[in-house]
Amino acid sequence: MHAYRTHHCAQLRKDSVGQNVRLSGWVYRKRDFGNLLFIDLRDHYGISQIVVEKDSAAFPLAESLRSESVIRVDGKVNARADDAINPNLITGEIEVRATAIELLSEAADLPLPVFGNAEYPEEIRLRNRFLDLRREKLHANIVLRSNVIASLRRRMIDQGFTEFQTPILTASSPEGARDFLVPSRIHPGKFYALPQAPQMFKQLLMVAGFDRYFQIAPCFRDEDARADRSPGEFYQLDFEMSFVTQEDVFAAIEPVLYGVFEEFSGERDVTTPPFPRIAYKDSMLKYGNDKPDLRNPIEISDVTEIFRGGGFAVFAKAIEDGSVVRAIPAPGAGVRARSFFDGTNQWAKDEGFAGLGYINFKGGEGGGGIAKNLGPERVAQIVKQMGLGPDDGVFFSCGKPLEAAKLAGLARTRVGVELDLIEKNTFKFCWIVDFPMYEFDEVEQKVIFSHNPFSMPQGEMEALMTMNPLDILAYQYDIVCNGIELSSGAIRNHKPEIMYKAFELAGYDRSLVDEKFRGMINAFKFGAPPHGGSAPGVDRIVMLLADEPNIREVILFPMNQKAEDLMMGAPSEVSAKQLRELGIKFTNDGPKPQ
RNA sequence: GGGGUCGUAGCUCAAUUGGUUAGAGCACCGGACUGUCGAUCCGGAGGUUGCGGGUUCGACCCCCGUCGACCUCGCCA
Repeated sequence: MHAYRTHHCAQLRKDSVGQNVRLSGWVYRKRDFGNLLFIDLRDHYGISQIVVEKDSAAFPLAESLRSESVIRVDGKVNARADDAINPNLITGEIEVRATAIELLSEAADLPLPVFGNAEYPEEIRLRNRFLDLRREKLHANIVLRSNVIASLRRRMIDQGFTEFQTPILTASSPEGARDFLVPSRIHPGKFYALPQAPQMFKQLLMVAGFDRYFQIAPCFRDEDARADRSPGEFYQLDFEMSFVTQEDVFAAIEPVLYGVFEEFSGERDVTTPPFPRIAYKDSMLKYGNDKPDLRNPIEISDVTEIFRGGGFAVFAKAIEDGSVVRAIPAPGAGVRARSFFDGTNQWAKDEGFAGLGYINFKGGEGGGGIAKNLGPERVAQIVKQMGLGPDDGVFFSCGKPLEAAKLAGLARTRVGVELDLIEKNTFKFCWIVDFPMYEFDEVEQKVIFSHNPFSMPQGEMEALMTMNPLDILAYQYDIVCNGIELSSGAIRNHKPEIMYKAFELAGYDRSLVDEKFRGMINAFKFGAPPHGGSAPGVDRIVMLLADEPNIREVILFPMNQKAEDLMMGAPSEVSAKQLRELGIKFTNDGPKPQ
């Protein structure tokens, strides 16, 4: 007989009755009747019930067992009596009558119970992650993650992509997020950087003629955490393709994403390809951001012209100063109590905005200060333009275009949630396309890249030469699912001359581009194919599929919000010897080892 | 760095809003029990109410400071 097991804990069925078997696992739950006791024995695969009777040699040990100890059980498979069958257990028709039990590893008092699905403080969970990972939900999430990654890989390979590994120790990049730096021992004073993304490498792979590359790529960025953004590191399904247009990229990845979501979504619906394409400009107007949650049916309207020169002086005056008015419909909310509207206004103020005006319609009659001051004619125009019903409400966000859009977007989400309008059990995908190539930085008072400097501007060189930079669009796109940005991608700029010109418009001269992007720009001088790609975030895909609002629920060993690994004790101090080898010395101004 | 929420037993939460010995469930220890699957029943142990100061006859509760966790803004080409 095998040293530890003949079967795993989800394997035995009625047809095994009578067999002598050996199982190993953790004591999940024990029910002790004095002269008879039950143990739910758990392993990765499932649970089997062990019965130990008074006359069994294993009884004294079984009585003393504590939860989460690891044991090996020898016994005989028994059919359960009809009234003792547990339909919630795969193995519920049988049980194993123990003849011998060996304690393989004893568990101390648990800081965190494995049984049950109560919630526990993040800190305790992270400190005892190995216990937390035994728990049903987290264990299942991690298995889901593995299955999703396996499926992504299989689907990419089926689409003709080839997986390559790109370097982890690489060069710091001048733009983008903060780098994680690794000091060089051989070159004191110099540093490697961990890749924020394998961006340049994947483009070089295209130049090298590999045509279709992908990688489940670890990416490192030294930025602060959020619920959907773990600090430090994350994984992307990074891919790149040669000789493609934007539509070719969409056509290649849509079936992969659709396939994976369809495979793991259970009862939930998934947008069928082709996913809707929404221009950045339209998304900002209709949804108030560039990552719309299309489960929310509310669409924002621009009603600036209706308020221009109207009787509601606050807005009319703001419009003269360059503000716009965006209207957010609240279907059926007109008959709600005044507190609904005032509460929403207060919420907007708490968020740091000037406020959120409203009209509440009751039987077609508009109520509130704005309706009164604006007059029935203009109110009727709003109703007509927005197609409002007789008992709808409508909120108004007034401000400079970006500010107004932002508040309108937040209000759209809030109203959608408050009125319970968000469609459930569905994954709604869309592409956001036609991002602007540049934007104006109010603080620095200069033109900057709004997204990715390596994107090809629409209209290429001619656009760069002739257009106002702020009007130039890029072949730059995001894929969004349920309001979560899964990835951004682009058709890349593969022509050195256009690259120099694009950087010039953002204030970088030729020598700086040569210096910072030497590897890539040099390669483009020796025959580069037109190419493009994207990089959907793996962690976020799993979050969506696992229906988890927090990214730590789908990561094996996540760090806390302060970027610490409480279990391993990272980051940690290093020895004086290590520092000496690296030529690193702390000064009084800098951080000191404590 | 700013804002918000929170911090009471190993864990999840109470404590009639400033009142006398800070309670309950889970976990732990002991006892009873032969069909449970959140077993049940009886008993026990377990607390500097995050920490420091203040107000008060009296503070888990109010005030000030501080530490920590999470959420969020900044940041994330």
